Amino acid sequence: MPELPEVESVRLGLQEHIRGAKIVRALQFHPRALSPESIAPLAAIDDCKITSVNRRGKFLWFVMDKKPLALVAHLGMSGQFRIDDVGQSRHAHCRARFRMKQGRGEFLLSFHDQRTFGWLRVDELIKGTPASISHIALDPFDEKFDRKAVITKLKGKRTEIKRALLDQSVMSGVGNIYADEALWRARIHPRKLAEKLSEKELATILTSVKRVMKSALKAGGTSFDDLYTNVNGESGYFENSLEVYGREDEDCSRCGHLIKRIKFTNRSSHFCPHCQPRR
DNA sequence: TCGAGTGTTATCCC
DNA sequence: GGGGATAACACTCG
Repeated sequence: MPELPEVESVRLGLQEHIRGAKIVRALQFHPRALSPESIAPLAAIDDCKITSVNRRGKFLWFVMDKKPLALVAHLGMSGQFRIDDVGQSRHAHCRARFRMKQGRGEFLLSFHDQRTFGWLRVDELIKGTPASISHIALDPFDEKFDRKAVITKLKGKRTEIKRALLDQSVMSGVGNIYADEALWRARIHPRKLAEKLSEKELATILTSVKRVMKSALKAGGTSFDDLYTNVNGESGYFENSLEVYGREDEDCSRCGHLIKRIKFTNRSSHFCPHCQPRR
């Protein structure tokens, strides 16, 4: 479920709650919680202090004071972090847990994941980025994001624009929901070929991507609970502000025509056939 | 009982 | 070999 805005909400929550805290003890409860690419077991970060929580696209990483090590996290479709009191019983979906120390107090940082597509991994930091995510492109909120370069890259894609938007090596952070939302805003049919779009159209799409994710992020920031950071539908997505995703057969808010759902690339795409003509 | 729905990646194919 | 397409991964809900 989580796309960039949800992951950023989680990052902000984590940053607030755990920056400066020390990991007393890391425990793994589920075999899939640790990515096979991890260079060490979770216990390798025992006694490390978390100096910051960073993000690129949908990937999060905790920077440790013990130099080049980082704990990388991907929420997959159902991952979430929670802050619990010491002694709190373990939730059925808790896949890993960190006993944390902040000043004189202690608390638990739990990683929950119902569907276990999310993972944690200990990784090496190279120039500030975990080695294993070097293939992930910058996201539109990165200060080094190069709009022009991304437009050029999209222009060179011999595939449908929606596929290209989901390609995390072109630009990261966009998932199925916000791809549909951005294309609706830009009035572009999801199956149009990227290489056939004009630079202006591609620029409009990029602007729409950023705007739609920005407003989702803004909404996400307001529904935060003090004690935990939730990325589930109930607090992560703002269904009221979604214009096309999950709104098959409802009226397009712009023109009143019915929103259509089509399947390609093994998932659903939602669009307005009137506002977003195929040609 | 079974399909839908989420993101990433291994692996196939051209 | 590069890039695009597809299926697999696990689980819950309707």
